[in-house]
Amino acid sequence: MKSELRTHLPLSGDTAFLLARANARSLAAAHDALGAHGLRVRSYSVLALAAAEARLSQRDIAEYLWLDPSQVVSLVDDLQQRGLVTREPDENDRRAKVVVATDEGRRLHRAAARAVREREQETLEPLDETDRDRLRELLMRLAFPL
Amino acid sequence: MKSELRTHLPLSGDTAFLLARANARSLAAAHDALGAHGLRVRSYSVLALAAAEARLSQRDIAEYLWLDPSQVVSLVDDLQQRGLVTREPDENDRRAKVVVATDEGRRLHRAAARAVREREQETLEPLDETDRDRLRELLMRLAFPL
DNA sequence: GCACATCCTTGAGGATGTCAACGATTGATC
DNA sequence: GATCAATCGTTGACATCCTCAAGGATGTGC
Repeated sequence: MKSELRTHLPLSGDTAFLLARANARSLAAAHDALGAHGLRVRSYSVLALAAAEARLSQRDIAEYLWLDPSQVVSLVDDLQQRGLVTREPDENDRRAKVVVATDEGRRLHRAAARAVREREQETLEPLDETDRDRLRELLMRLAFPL
Repeated sequence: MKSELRTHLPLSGDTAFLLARANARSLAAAHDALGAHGLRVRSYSVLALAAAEARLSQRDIAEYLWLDPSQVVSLVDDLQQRGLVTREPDENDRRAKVVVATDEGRRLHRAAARAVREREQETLEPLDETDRDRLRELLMRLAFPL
């Protein structure tokens, strides 16, 4: 990068811009780590939610991952065809379908999560442990306000 | 959001996920604020860099915004057709083209930047001024490591 | 001069985002 | 308990965006 840029970074006052750029770096690292496991960031995220305890519906997943419900359909379609998740009927609402990871899905998720976390260390390398905790806490309040 | 989710958020240990979700909220707000000015987040970012002092080439812009150079081509094409930026030859490198905002481009940028910042306040509402500074500082180190 | 890298550009193909509809089901209101 | 609006999953259409590979023009190292 040009040296005069280093001393006077345009847009660096915009939290939105810094967020976007930090996210881009993080995304690239995750994408890289997931390739070997046959997952993309999106499908990994859905798989992770399916492997969670919460028994989320597709609608829940869409809201949680900030996606359109129709995108979740094709993501779950793909994971289901690969035997990684199943659609189970919601006992309380027969319109909804709960997405649950299969045993194989859980295994893949564990392996992929390990790879993502290892790679994440590189992205977070500029921050020490205290700063990382602080960042997580601040981002949590932004990501889940109220 | 389901109450049991609030108490045990999946993926909330992943800084990458929190970053992505916070960024999604921020992007949505910016997109919303920019619509009235006929800009998208991407074109606004390019315009902002063109309005900066640094006289960046398209390659610089691509790197700075984490975009493929070919995306910058069409973004600049669009802004140029609308009379907001011009492509000037780089005196030191005749391959490169410096993207510079026109007077009209600068005016639009100022108005759009104001709208973005106002809207950003809503996104940042969960954080007080000290936290915002702290967040910006942490993100800066992630976004521009070294 | 020659080989190789870099910058902009074009184009193609796939992924993603957005939106409007639809059947099935639910919840609220009368 | 009948009706009407809202919600959930799904499909399809369309625009945007990402990624990659090529090519002409220019720069850099030898």
